[in-house]
Amino acid sequence: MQITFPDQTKKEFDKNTTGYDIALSIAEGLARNAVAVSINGTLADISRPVTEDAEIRIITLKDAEGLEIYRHSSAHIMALAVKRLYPDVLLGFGPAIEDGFYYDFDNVELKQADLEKIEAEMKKIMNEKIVFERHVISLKEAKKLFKDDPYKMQQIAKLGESEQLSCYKLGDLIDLCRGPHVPHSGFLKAFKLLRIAGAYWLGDSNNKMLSRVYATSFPSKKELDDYLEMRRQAEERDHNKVGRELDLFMTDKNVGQGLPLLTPKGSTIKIILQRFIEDEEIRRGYLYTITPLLAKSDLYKISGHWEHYRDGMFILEGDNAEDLYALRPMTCPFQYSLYNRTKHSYRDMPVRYAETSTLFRNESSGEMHGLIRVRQFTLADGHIICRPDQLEEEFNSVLDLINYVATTLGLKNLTYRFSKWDPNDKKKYIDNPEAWESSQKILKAILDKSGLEYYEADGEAAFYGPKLDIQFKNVWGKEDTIITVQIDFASAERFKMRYTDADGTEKTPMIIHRSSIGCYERTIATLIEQYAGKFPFWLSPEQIRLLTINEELGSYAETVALKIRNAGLRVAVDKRGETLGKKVLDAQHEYIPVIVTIGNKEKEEGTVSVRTLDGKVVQGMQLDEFIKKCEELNKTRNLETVF
RNA sequence: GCCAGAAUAGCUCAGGGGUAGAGCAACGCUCUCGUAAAGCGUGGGUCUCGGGUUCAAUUCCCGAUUCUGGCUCCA
Repeated sequence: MQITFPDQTKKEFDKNTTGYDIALSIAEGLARNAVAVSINGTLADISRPVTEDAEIRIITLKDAEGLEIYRHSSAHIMALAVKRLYPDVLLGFGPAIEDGFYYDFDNVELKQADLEKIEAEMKKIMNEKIVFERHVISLKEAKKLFKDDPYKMQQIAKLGESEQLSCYKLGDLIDLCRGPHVPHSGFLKAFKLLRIAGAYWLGDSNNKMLSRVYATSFPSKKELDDYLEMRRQAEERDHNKVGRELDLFMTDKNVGQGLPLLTPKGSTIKIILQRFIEDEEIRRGYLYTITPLLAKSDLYKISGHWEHYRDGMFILEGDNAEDLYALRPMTCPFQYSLYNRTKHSYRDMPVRYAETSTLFRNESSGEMHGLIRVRQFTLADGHIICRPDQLEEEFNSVLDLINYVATTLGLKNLTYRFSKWDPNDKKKYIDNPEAWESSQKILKAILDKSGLEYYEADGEAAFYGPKLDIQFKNVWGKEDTIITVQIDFASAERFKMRYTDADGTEKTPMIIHRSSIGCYERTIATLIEQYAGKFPFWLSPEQIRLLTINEELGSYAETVALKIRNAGLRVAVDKRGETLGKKVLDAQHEYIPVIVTIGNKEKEEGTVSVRTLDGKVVQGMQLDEFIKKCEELNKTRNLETVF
């Protein structure tokens, strides 16, 4: 038979030569490092005989697929270790994931302390060099083999149509698995079990919760150590740690879960961001509103929140038990009510409402996370009510605003998600399949035309329409939505919103729900991680710190500070009787972007000595010139502080 | 809500059945200093809260609360 290699060279082999022997014919080292073989684009074990002419690629750990196979095999090795230690264990799924792998176990109670035991057993298994044996079995045989395993039986039932199944035997562990796998357990070189978490079977909260062990493995100890060090450094940027250390926010158990308090410093950042957005939106034709933070249930019944979002709302009793109110989880129905206060001409469309809107959502107790998932937050919210023919242009104008905001903030690594509905989830979504299909088609067309790179996700839409979500990955590798733009096909009709068209008839407008900077809490969390706590000059709560050389210069420093403060800059004076080095150290630890030193020389000359966070010092700068430069940094919102 | 961890001084953490300790911070005194930590001293704790076991609990057990990672949900 003829084998074609990736470089298009061809070579003759006997029929049924294994991938391993083909690799061996190229180089001994290649055969030794081969974890699998790609036969006409399909991955198979390296020991698999090749039966006919084929294009062959030998997969090693240097290939992305190779690493994935390696980690999947690592998961099996972990499962074998667990099986040896806990013979009654039942196995769920055990896939390779982005940075490692996991396995879901049932019928066993795993604690953090058990991970060490499992790791030790895995090391034993590594040394035993147990071969991964692949067996192809019929559906009937599979049902017999796994009759005592409810999870495997469910999988088998799902795979029902395919006549042949493969399973892998690793020592005493037989697992239903498509493979491929590395040849034997001795291939595993470096691994670490990371943590235990609960995970619902098939991701459904109605199902039983299994014990999931997260772990990772690498081809070498060095790569594993590098990865763990990289994780450690990423976690050093954790907004929840840095934000508290820098005194930007705190929580208090008497206030409650998911209710962070912004300190004066954190509040300053929020206020600066808010001014930036409000000014920018007003410039772009938004009309600002201020609407109530709570309303009668009547309003939410019209909007659909009562039906689709009630679990997420804080509900309050009014004058009597039947008279229910709710804190608002969204701003939309309030702005729709405002829209309806007058008649609207087609000439006056679109109407763009914006509001700095405090919202309340009754998240489940386990969901809260620093400033990222909270029960009360402030959204830079807005609704564009427009004619259908204006939808695309308005959507694009929102994208332009978001892009401007992201660029100004220096937000990197954003991804775009086109979030669609799940037609099978009748409870979560407004039941109007045609409207869903058509609005999703419209949104997709807009996105395609805009040239934005996006991916699609089912079941992520809002209850009233599809959306574009702008996603950010936090230091834990978890994605969160920071900004969202949504098309709403339902609300205008529900609220009987109208405009008078050119022909005198009453038409129903389209609505775009949008944010510009997202909600302040989450965005600040994102920024803390993006900047690793080092906020740019224009956003820093304390922009300038004046340090005095000795205590006698205190009152002069105060007059300098006053002059700087009068220019609209945020400044503090460190008059402590500490050494200059100590004061510099403290200011650097607090990430104050500009440190100004004042000594007798500066006092006589009317100058300042300016130090930036990078350690650079500019001496003898005239005070007026310094203030001018700072004002410039504020105005341009420069991400770099250079003098 | 569920699974796994954690909670000791303002902060970071040590300790351990016989009512607590360090460093930093705070405060006081000395020093008056030129760009990443001057010296000495002082005060500061219901060991998260509520039960239980015990002669004795901060320590062991149970429950609650909050914080952390994950699942489900979500901006």
